Amino acid sequence: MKTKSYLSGTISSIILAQLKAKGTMYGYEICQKVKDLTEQEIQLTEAAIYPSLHKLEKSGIIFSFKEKVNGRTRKYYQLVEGKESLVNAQINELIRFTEHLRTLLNPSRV
Amino acid sequence: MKTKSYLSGTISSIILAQLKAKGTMYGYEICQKVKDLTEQEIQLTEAAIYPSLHKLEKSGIIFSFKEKVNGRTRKYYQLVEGKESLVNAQINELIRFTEHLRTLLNPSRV
DNA sequence: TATTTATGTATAAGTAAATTAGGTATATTC
DNA sequence: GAATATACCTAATTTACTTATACATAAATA
Repeated sequence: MKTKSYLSGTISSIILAQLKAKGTMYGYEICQKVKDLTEQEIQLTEAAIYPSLHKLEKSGIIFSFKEKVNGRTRKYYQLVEGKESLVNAQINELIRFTEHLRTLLNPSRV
Repeated sequence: MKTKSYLSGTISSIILAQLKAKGTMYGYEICQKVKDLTEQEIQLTEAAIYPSLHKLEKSGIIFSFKEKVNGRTRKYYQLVEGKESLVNAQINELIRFTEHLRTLLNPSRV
């Protein structure tokens, strides 16, 4: 799952879903969470997630604040209030896509 | 589903799954089939599918032969015999990915 | 009869988005 | 003292999809 990339276009939705579930998270934490939830198979690299986080923040759907924890600075992210429907729309669109994909790949279909 | 592209990396697996299910198909037919199976929501454009078919053929996992039908030339594709396990592996890998994706997007998870 | 739509294959140029590769820095463990 | 884990970030490259275009025949419509 490392070599071949199906991730294209899905990263921002994955991030939004994590933030929606947990409330507040920082980049590194999201990477770890995704790895944990997928048995190490989906590895969101930092080079993939940070630009995506910055883009989402710039678009106004999430915001950030910094905090010092154990001598290291963390940058926490949260969904912007009032953007829930936008977030849900994006997540649902991807869920819908995966369902279509499942149909297309299912050998037992008509 | 037209504007945002989740398709990246999935096209070849979608093609292989169609060929596996039907046996013999031509490019245009695959595009139509995918459209039909997904309520017009996933539109494999021809500019996306032809290069992908050529690449699969070059890699030796499918082969083609031409036939004239109703005055027009069709180029049929078929899976190469003995490549079944390779085909299945590729399809299963994507199925596996969609399952991971479902987990990541599911708001009701732990 | 002329135009549009459907069928059918194909490529070039542009673009988006990830990957590869690199950089900085602190804390902890061996 | 070195390696690993934590934590952030970006530039350059590459991949591969999209947009746009081209060619060609058949059928439907105006």
